[in-house]
Amino acid sequence: MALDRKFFEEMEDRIPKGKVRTRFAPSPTGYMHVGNLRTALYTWLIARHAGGAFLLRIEDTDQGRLVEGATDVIYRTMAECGLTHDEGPDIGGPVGPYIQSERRGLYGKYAELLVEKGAAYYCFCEKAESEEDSGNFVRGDDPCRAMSPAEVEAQLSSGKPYVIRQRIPHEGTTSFHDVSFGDITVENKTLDDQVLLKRDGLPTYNFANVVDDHLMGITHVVRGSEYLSSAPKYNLLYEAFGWDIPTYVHCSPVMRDQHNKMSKRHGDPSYEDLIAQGYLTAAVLNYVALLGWAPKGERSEQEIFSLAELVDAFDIAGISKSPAIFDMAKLDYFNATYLRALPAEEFAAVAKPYIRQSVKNPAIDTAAVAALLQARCEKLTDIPEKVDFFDALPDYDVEFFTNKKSKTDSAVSLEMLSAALPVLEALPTWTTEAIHDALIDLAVSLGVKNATLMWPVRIAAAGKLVTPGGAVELCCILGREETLRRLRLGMTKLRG
RNA sequence: GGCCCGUUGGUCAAGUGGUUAAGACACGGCCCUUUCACGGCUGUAACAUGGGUUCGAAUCCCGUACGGGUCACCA
Repeated sequence: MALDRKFFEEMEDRIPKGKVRTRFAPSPTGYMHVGNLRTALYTWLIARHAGGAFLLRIEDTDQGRLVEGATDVIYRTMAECGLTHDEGPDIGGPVGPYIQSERRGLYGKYAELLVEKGAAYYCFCEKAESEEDSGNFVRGDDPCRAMSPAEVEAQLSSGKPYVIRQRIPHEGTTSFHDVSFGDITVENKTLDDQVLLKRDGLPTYNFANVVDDHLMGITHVVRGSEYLSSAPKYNLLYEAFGWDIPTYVHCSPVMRDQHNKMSKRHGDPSYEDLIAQGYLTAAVLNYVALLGWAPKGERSEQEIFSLAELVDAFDIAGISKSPAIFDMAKLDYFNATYLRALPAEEFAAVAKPYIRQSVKNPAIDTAAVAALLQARCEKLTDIPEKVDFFDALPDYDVEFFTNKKSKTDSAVSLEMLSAALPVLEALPTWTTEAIHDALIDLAVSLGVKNATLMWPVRIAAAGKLVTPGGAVELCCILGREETLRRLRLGMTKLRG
């Protein structure tokens, strides 16, 4: 089993050097959950901040867990979020292929190289012998570990199925450094001879990662903190190969509560779910960025960041070690802030479909409605319920006309409506200014406070206690005819 | 259970031996006001715990508690 030196040399020659290179390496097993998105974001930010390259790699070595369409979700999400990649399955690059199943031929060669170096060995043991007593299985007892080369050769040529395991030293300790967790040292005897190459010839995640990260020239390995405990094994692998060890950046999980990570099982929203719930991509990204990372120095009080600002401000040192709980209420705040910051026309454009969900009347100006809504909704899905009265006046309670602060009751309201009706009927133009001035003037001449007049008008116009906008705005949008009709209806109701 | 990691208000968090322990969300109050919001002002609220080290500890060390991760031919 002579190894092809030239092959390894050529692979080395392909590796780009001298630039920061990071990768997002999801396995296509489902949807993009929030923790994934955050990891992708941080990974992308590290590359962009350093002017380096960001690549996408699909880790599909577990043939049994692949989910149809999962890669599409990944591409779509990355694109929507603006997390552009420089190399990847769809656009190629110098160190492809970028899908692990298409690299399957590689891993066996590298596993054999490791065997040759003495850092790995063939194991012919039956599968799953120790699932129940895995805790009792004493590492190092694996009989194959000490098998003679001749015996290995014999087994191999007899066609016996095998895996290749990493040979971990029994003695000593292994240390590694993580950017946020610092130096961590473990005793080698606590590490197990993990499988590198599976029976089906495909690599395990742990092995494929090391090989691919090296061959793709990855300088910063960003991943979840669940991989922290396997990091020593990675280092042993890198050392056995004689490869440079990348900078590790382990990120703590995004939690749904004190005890559980965000998960589909618990009904926690994925990125796509959040968008469907009326959240803006920019708001989600901004919020997620701050879950587990905070800017340093003068910027430590800034919370609103565009993607470009994040690129500028992002610093690995600001990544937190402890898990963060995802707080919907705060996401709402970010979303509301982003909605309000949108130019009016843009808000009107994104709000229109939501307004039209409950307002079918074509005479209603959605842009005008949107203008009222912009400061009054936290997410777009709040909209339909807020504006339903434009289409159909609700069958409201006459008690709505009574409001202490506005000094109104049924009698006062009837009086106000009676006074307002002819004024509005006679208005030469139907604009907010005209309606506003006329009603204010009327209040003055009646000797009542503005609210005493406005309250009944608004209630009669909308039939709701809480409305987006005041009497003037609502009347204007409703139009003269509809307004007058509703005011008369209110008066009828008040007369009992 | 072994090993590893973590712990600042309800939540996100700043803070790297000397601070009145920031800021944001949420919550309460006040102002603004044509309802509700927006906006402005303001209030309640925190260094898990016990020992050290030190003139001095949220910051350093040790223990304890609690929480998380890992111990797959899954990633």
